[in-house]
Amino acid sequence: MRIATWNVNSLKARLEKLEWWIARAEPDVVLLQETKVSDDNVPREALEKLGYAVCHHGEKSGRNGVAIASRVGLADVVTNFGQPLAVARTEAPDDEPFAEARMIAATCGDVRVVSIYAPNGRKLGSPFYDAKLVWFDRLAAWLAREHSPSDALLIGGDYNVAPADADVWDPAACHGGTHVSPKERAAFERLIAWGLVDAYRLRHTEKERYSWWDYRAGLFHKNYGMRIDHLLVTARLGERVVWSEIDREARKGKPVPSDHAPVLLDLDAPGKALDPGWSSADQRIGERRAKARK
DNA sequence: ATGCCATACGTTGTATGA
Repeated sequence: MRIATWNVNSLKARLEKLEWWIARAEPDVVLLQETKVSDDNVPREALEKLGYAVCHHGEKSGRNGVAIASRVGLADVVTNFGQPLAVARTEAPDDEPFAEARMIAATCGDVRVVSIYAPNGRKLGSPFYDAKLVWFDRLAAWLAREHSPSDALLIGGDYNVAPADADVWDPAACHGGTHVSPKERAAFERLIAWGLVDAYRLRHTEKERYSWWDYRAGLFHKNYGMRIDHLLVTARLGERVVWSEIDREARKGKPVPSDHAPVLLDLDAPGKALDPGWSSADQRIGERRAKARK
């Protein structure tokens, strides 16, 4: 079974690219983030036509939004940690600072999957940064309450955290910012300590393998990015992971790509062969930069 | 070479992203 996660940066704007990518990668389950549509405006028919059932958790505002598309079953959907989404910030409980659609879970085949979109944090010490940490607290509490490390559980999505210095293009430049701060990394490590493992790192040890690159300043072409999209799995699933990749090809070309690339894994047996585009040319970019630093 | 910011909302700009 192939499971993928992709922050598509608008499901509407990315629909054609998503259809192309589904044909390319043939995933059984796709976790989506930043759909930026309300529940009423999800392009369900297009995905159903490809054989996928869809569940979605969005906002009327057209911000955030998470979804799961599956061609191996879709059952027992839970949104927003099992609580109703507060309709306005003023109505949000203390543990839900901004009432945003950032979590949806479902059972697909024999795996419980969770699609998450962690808050950005904006700036260290800002209310948005504090809210990001509170959101990770909620995730950890929900996990402890509803699940056991012995479950066949996968939590995938845009964590907005680069777990290690090897996951950012320049640690010196990145330190002092969000995504790499000790508190954010501790929030990520807390999930690991509970009983999850980074599926990409089960199969890859390379540095400079990113899942997000800013649209601006040609940063993608210089491979200045961060690895912030992750598939975390329990040990029970980890031992079934036979392949994992970040599909850098999906960040290229026309129509306009998302600023994130999909992250994939195969359970039990390899899926469709896929060259993820970490070409020798990209290797040379890394080597040139390493030289320039010396 | 893969190519130099994009999305929604709404109106000719503003908020947001990471």
